[in-house]
Amino acid sequence: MAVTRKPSLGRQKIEIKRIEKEDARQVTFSKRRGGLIKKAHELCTLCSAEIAIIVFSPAGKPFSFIHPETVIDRYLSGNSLQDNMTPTPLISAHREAKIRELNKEYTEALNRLEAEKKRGAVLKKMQKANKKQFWWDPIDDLGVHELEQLSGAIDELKSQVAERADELFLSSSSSVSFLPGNNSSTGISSTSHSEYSSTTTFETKPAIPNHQTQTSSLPHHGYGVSFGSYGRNAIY
Amino acid sequence: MAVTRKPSLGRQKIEIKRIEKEDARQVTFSKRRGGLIKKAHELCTLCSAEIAIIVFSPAGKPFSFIHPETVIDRYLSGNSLQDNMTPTPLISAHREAKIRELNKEYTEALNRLEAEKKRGAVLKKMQKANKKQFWWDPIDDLGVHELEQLSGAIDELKSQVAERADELFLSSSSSVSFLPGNNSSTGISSTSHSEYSSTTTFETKPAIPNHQTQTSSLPHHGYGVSFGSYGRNAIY
DNA sequence: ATCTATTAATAATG
DNA sequence: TCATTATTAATAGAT
Repeated sequence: MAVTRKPSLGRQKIEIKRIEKEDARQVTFSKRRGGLIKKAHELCTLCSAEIAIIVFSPAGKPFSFIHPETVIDRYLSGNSLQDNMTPTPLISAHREAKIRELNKEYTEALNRLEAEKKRGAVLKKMQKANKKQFWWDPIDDLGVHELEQLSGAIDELKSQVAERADELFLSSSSSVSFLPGNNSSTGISSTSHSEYSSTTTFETKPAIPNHQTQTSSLPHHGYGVSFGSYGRNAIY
Repeated sequence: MAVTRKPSLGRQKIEIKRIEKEDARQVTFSKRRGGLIKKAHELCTLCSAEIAIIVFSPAGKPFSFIHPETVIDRYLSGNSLQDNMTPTPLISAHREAKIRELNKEYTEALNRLEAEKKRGAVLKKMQKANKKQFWWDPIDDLGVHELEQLSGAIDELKSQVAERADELFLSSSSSVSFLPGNNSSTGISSTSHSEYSSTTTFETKPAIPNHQTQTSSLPHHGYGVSFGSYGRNAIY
């Protein structure tokens, strides 16, 4: 009889070494990438820190979490603090503003999710308001080339949103739609790595000083962790 | 008498909001920074991902974890794949991709909201006294070229969402707080000494001439989370 | 994508 | 900052 089987073995300890199994690696990548971003977000919020995280999947897809867009610039230009005289001619302020907006929306959505989740739990006991919280969750992928269709997609999104927003609760036909993707070729290619030749007006600073400080045993490259040390316990 | 008291309360749940207490914030910053870096390292190792993390403490001190130092470079040049051949007019394109990605994420976030909602549907029904939620079907691909249109669509979306958000959150207060204002300057300065990893022989630069102090003055907001991808569910 | 069982991270303390 | 410990949070494995 035996029905006493564990539904799952639960989390098992794993060795920190490259996961060879393609699938497992993919899954782990997604999960952990999300976790990493979430942590970054929390750190930003809790400590008012500024963070930029750029992750490239082994397949070359970029993911990032950039708190102030300027973090990277500052880093490259060596301005750990301000000196925003060279804010970011890198891109049009206009676009930046839009990104900001989207970010905000995104955050709001997530706030709501969290709140809703919490509310559900609390409702069991009693109805109670909860506070805002931020959290992040993984998501991924998206096609990149069909810029043409994109506009249409946005329109559709818009319609759907309006529709749903209106209905609110009625039907729930979750139809997943697929687009015959043809992505691939991103055409992204580019520059030589040696220079941070920004195509922009931004003054390119050589940047990225290096010094090897291998801390561990990475098969391929080394990774470095740097700290700035000024004061002792003064400013952190 | 004998106090069979627990030596410690152990970890307690905390709200993810700025820690006002200077000390606590500092401690938390240190701990979490370490945790973040560790996670990054693991992700690099487990999945052969390339990661760059730059963190500025509120006081402006830089910390970083850069796996292949070329990560940032690639990021800036938009060269998520490899090689270098193109001049790099891609920065803006990259930026565009970001927007698209953000859109995608936003959608996903809301999808999750939906899922969560479903889960708690029973409770809600039972409760059903108040709020309604909105949600919509998963929309697959998003992207944009016409930022104008995107913006418009998002604006609308935003309105819908914001409306609900206000409804739901009006009861919660989220006061933004400032630093007590006395962190000032320390003038401590001194050099920075940072090490960056590099797999390549790069031109090193002194870098990060920071000095300074003053801290934050303003609470920043707006986070950016972006994803890029070339394939749909293809490569990750 | 979900669900658990476990491990890992960490808030509170000393 | 380092060490300890009770809890919470992240997540490996399986569905």
